[in-house]
Amino acid sequence: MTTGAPSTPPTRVTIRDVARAAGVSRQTVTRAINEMPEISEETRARVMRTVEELGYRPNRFAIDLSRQRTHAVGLIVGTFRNPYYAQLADAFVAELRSRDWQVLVSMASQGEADAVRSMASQTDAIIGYFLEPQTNFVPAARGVPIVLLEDQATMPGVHSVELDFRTGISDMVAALRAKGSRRFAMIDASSANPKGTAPGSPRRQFFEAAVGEECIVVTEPESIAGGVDGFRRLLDLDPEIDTVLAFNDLMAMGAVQGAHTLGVDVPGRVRIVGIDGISLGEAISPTLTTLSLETQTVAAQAASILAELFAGEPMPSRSLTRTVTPVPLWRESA
Amino acid sequence: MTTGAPSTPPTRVTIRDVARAAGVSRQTVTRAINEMPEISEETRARVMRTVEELGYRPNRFAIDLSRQRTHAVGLIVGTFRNPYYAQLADAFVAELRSRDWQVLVSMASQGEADAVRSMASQTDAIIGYFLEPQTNFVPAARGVPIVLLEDQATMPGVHSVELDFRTGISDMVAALRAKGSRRFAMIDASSANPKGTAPGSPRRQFFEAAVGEECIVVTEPESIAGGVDGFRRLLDLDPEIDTVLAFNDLMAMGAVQGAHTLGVDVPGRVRIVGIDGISLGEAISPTLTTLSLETQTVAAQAASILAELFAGEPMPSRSLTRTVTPVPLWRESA
DNA sequence: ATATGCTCCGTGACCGGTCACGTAAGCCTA
DNA sequence: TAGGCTTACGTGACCGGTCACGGAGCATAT
Repeated sequence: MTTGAPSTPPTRVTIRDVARAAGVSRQTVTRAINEMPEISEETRARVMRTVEELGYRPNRFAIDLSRQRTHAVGLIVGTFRNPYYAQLADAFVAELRSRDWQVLVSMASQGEADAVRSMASQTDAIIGYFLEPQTNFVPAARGVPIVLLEDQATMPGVHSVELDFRTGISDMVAALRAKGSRRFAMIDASSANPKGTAPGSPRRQFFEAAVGEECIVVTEPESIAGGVDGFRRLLDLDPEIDTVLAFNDLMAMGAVQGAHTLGVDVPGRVRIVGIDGISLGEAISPTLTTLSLETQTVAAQAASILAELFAGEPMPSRSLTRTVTPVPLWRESA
Repeated sequence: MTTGAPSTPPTRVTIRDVARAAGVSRQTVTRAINEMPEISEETRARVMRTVEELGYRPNRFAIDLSRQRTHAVGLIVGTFRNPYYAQLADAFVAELRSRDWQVLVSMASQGEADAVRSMASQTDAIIGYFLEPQTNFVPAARGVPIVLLEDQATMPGVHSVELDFRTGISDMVAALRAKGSRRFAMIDASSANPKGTAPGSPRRQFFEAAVGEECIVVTEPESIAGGVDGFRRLLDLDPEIDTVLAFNDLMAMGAVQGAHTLGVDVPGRVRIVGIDGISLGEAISPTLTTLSLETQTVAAQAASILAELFAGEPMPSRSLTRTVTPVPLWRESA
């Protein structure tokens, strides 16, 4: 005998069980639970008591199936090991939860198209920070709207919250100039531009445009170690540099550490600036000056796009766009 | 007229549409899609082609509803702003996604019971790191199993992945002694023990037990600033201390920063050790020595509990427990 | 007395899949 | 050529909710 005696089948408590126990119909139970009208207070109380006694809890799948709505959005980022993404996720969860949406998270480690595909089958929308070209992963969504972070939407059904790096970086550079910066340099991220052979990341391009003159740039892996190495290389290439912008805070923190081990004073001898605005930037000495990407605002804007998307019945065919301008966050390193 | 002309209703492509278009029955479509037997290769190909043409994608909710299983677990943490939680989430998403489970995340900012309640209605299980006493939030789960992180399960239906701080901390202290540490001190977290008036966090208790003799402890808020202040206070209280353990890496990084601004050499004059093992510990100078909480292992163990929970039909009534032993991660600060 | 209105509650169909069956066609054997 | 077996496919019920109805019961108006 392979299977033992029929042990208690773990049958779920359904709305019918509650209805039977309370001596009412299913619909009445629904009315009680969902606080709908057309039910007497007395009956509602009795039903709710039964619900409590039986430990009934509604099945989300049945609800979504019959209501034809999911109220879940998927968030896809590269990794939470970069605190910026984590902070972004934090802001999203807070923002969306306050609007009574659920957030499913996934990481694109095994390919962005895969992540999108698996999200698309269970969410109403996908928010994400992607590296691959849009044509790679957008079709995988099969019609589920996508909100791109920090990138520009170029396909139908794709929306975006863009970052105005042009303004942000140029403001930052101007302020640095006012503080005395003359020779600028940058540590760019090699992973930031897998899309083609363009001259570096957009951040780099806007930086070069803002600086106006020649400025040296090195490219390193997007990590703390990359920042350490990048700073060293930069100083080798030109010992006269007095200001270094890093692709992100992680790399900037590496740069600060590199400066420390080289005995280079920050910000006395060299100013170091990051991009992101992670709170961890306060954990180092000197604390990190950075171009804050305003995760709260980005999250709120993305949420407002979602709200607009699902408000009108006829799904807007036009791409919805919001723009957030990064703001310098002055701490000690610059 | 309030509603305009009936625009194209966004009707979803269902399995019936595919069946009709391919000239077969629903069941045959199912067979084709799910790679079931009892279907000819020819028919399967034709159906799949139709699926492609119509852009059909199966509805996860209908599937889960009829198959009677969910595939979703909820993860609840305090905030992703603490990189440790973010790293934990990262490990979980990776681990659970590889097992084809979906991860819903939520934060307990608006009360742990609330977070649990909203999770419970849509997941098969809840994994979380909680601060309140279990009696506060466990009932809100309404029978959905909970896996506690770092805490001991004391209620039925609650399971746990515990951390053997006794061993981990005592190993760490022993190793520090071998390196010459004599006067130990600790910066505890005030938020870590809201449950009662016990003498500090478990980490502190095991630390005091391991040190064996009197050692001074200050309590600070769980933040970078708390670490800075804590270090300062500690040095005020006893200038002779040579080793400081912080409640977590965030506070330890603050302590390192505090030492830096006070001109105290780390680790030459004072060794500083954190608890968590976040990768950001590498971003500071000196890099942070810490007791690693092994997020990967914790995630894997929690997943194995879930697997066990849902493998056997009769849900085990006993609490399932795994234990992970933290391991010292030697970097530069100690 | 019937008509009208309101409150409260129940019934059947449906959401989009899956499962347990049933059945027709083709092949082989006796 | 009847019987049995296999293969390929279709049908009705069901998962657990929701929605659009319909109807009973009672009070008030006519």
